[in-house]
Amino acid sequence: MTVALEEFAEFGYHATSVHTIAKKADVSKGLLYNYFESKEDLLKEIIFGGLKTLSDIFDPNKDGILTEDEFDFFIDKVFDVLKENIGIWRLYFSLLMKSGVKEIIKEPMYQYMEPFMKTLNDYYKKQGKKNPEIWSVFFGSVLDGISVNFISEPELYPLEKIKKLIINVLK
Amino acid sequence: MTVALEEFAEFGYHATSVHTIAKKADVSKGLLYNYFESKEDLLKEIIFGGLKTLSDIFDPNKDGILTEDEFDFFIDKVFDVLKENIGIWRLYFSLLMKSGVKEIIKEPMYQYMEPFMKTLNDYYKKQGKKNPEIWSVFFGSVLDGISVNFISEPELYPLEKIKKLIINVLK
Amino acid sequence: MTVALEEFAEFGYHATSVHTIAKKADVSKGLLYNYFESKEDLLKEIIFGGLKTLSDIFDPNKDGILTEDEFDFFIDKVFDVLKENIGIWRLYFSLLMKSGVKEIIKEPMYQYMEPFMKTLNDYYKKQGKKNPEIWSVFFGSVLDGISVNFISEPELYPLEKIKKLIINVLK
Amino acid sequence: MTVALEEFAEFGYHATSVHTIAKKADVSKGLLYNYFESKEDLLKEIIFGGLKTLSDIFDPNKDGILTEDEFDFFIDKVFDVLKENIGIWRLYFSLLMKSGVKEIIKEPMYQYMEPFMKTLNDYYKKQGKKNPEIWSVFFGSVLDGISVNFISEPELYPLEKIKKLIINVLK
DNA sequence: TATGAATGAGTCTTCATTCAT
DNA sequence: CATGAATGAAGACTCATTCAT
Repeated sequence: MTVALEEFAEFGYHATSVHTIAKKADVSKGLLYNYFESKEDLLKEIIFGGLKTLSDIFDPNKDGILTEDEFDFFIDKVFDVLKENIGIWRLYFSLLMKSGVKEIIKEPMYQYMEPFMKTLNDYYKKQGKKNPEIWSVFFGSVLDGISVNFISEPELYPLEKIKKLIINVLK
Repeated sequence: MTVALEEFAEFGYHATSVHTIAKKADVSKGLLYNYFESKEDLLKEIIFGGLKTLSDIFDPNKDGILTEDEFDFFIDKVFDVLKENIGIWRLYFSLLMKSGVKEIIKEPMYQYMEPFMKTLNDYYKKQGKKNPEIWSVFFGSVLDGISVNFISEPELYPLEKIKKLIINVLK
Repeated sequence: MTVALEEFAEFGYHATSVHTIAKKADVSKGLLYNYFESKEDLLKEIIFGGLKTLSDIFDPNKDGILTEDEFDFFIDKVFDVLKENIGIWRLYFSLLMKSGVKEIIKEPMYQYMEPFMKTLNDYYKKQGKKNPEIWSVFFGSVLDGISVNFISEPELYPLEKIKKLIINVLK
Repeated sequence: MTVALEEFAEFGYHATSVHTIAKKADVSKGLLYNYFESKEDLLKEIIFGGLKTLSDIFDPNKDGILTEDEFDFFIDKVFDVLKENIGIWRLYFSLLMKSGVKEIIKEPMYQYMEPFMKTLNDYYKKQGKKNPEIWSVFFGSVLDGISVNFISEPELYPLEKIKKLIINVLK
């Protein structure tokens, strides 16, 4: 799965052959098919597995309340997670556009994001914003945008300074 | 090329066959290969053609100066361009992650974006921001994020309200 | 299709590979798939094509009436058809038992056999048999039995003498 | 072997996988290969075992003489055996056409059939037929034909009425 | 006696590309 | 300028068979 993740993220789902994965993983194709029903199944397992890992790492405060102090910490945490799981995020974003695969991902992604968005909604409401939902959507889009750009070139992107800007502007 | 763009954007480069493109374009495969050296060549032509088209449509004020009044108009324009060329943008974003294609796109993409970024840089400098470049980068990321989300589900995304928020927050 | 028929008849549908067929037919696998959607489609085309050929050759008297004189001629004709199309009959009988393929064959086979059985029914009724349908079924079974045996070893089976016996016993 | 027989008879030799057989027999593939050298060996064991079983059940009167009274009983017995061992017969008939397997089956099949055919030969000689061997062959073919049809659709075939017809016509 | 993880050759099928016409 | 028949390499997947335990 690690190998497959790398290859999928690097070359895309279709451009990666099962043969390649098996070879790089030093495993026979047959064995691969003992554990995964199909190439698509392998993809699903990676995505769901990744999502699981992320949600384990990134379980929001059980209280579902976000204070201003936590907001800063939150921003930090989000991008730490991003940095540590750059492969899976690259895969995720590369799949996001493709119809067919998109459908597989979207639903669990939403489920994973939901508590986070709810917390955010409450936060912006508490901050006295008129349209907290729009602020949440905006916040999500901003995170996506930064992620896409950061993922594209992790070493060039001025992540730390951008973090400060986010806190400045979106808190 | 139009047909190919649609198919590539919808199903991805690999999942789209030359056969399909030729058929939908009501053209023989042979003829297609008279005009394009390969499937990859066709992709490149689309990308560069698309970039050309976009830069024709979306040429920023030649004076390179952005006033506060123009900022609003600017936001509108950006997303109008996005809406009108959703196919090309979807293609771009879907290719953005793939190594190999990424390299092809990135450079002209930057070139195309450059005057726009410069204008923005000047704008934020004029606004008295300490780190105008970071603001520009941030602005770019925000635009990317919104684009990715909007493109994914154009009819669900609250684009108009988000526009207002941008103007509110990033002007 | 001729090659495929031979191979299918000789080794069976599953034991024959598309590769083999293409090679023996001196044709690329790709071309084969230009004309037939799948291996199964190829099988169907052969069967239906064979059935068509047979029903062209063996169209019963349009009047649908069988006289005693015609009966003799009929027996001759039936086995002539069998001899001339031994390949397809061998294929047919080899497929008859397999569930899955059986279903594909059975219906068109019945359709093809129907006018023949009807004529036979009328014949036995005219001959004063109490259960003409049973006689027809019996006749059909006898023909199948002889066919199976004859097909198995065409050069050993005493077809001519058996013919006389049939006329003797079943007229 | 019972499971394998069922599967082979239902889906054919090639379409049945060792995996399926092992699973349905609630046995590991490894153990299966402790008892049978190969899938083909398993097939052979079934065939020979089946032949043995049949010849045990269906041993003709040791005296080798068939009276007219016994003929009726004989017909009954033949089809009883068929009914009770429908799986094996289906397998036999499905293999009968395949070269390679055919050769394996034919010889023991003949051996098994021989005393029966001899008895029949004597019977027809006693009945004053000019060509008793042809009558025997014919009888064999008729039995094959009825078997093939009956096996194909046991519940639809009018076996009892056909039996009476046989006795009527072939005694 | 029993398991099932592991293998890899082989299966059907697709598809970018060529080329005679 | 245009066709589409033809190719063959490559792809996903299956399955009989082996072997360490």
